[in-house]
Amino acid sequence: MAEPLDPDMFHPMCPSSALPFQIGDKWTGMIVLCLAGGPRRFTELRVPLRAITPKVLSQTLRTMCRDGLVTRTAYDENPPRVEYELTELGRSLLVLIDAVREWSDQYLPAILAARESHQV
Amino acid sequence: MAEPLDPDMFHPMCPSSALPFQIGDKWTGMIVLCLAGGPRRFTELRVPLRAITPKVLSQTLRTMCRDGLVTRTAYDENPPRVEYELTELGRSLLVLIDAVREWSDQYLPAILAARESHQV
DNA sequence: GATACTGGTTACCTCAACGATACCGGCCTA
DNA sequence: TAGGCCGGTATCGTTGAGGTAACCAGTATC
Repeated sequence: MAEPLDPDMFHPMCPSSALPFQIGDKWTGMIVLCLAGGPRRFTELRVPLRAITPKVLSQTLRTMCRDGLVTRTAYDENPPRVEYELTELGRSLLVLIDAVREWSDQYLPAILAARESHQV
Repeated sequence: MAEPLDPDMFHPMCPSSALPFQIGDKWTGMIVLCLAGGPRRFTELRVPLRAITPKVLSQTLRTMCRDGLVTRTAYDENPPRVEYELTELGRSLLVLIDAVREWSDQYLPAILAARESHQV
């Protein structure tokens, strides 16, 4: 259904951490992006989000479920299979994320430059 | 130059706290909005942001200065006068804030409804 | 019997953001 | 000389998001 996720899709040194912008909790935005291409399993999500611990991932997914951003579907198989999928509501965040991305392309360098030249 | 700010412009019970979105630190987005209408003095900013303490306000403004979002101009008068003003970079955030607002009008009710119906 | 896989949970800890409160220096006015 | 205005600082305490490490149940496979 969906191609495997790029293990490097979220690079730890990515300057986007300087963005004055956050989608939900720390990992919410990245999870939305991971799910953009179709439903994913718990363990699949851990691959691109290398730094996330299972506790925080399940915590974040639970919050996103509660807010109606994702659905959780458990299949009665062995080994167990659970799939998370964006709802229409969750998918609507992609538009915002794209707006942030465009802003970032245009203005993030200016923020980094301002920090650079701001001697304390 | 600019009309006085509405002391009630940020209501403590505003459901926007449920938005899966944040501009910078806790107060950054609101400060940008306060400065949208023109330069403001330190004390002027404290009016609409009733709950902010001077420490946090000056801290946040310093960060925004560092990132090139606002400028700080101190006039040599008595009593002292210091004005904060959005830079072009800071002003560019207004576009994003507006996008968030539109998203909010359309989808925030769905989030609140999802929380409502999500019995734990 | 041991080990592995999946999808988690539990208990504990850390740290930075945020808040409360008090205070400061320079000038002006009463 | 006492107080107020302005633009902050200094000190301390709290809180909660997030991280660490270990563990668990159920099944299958070696």
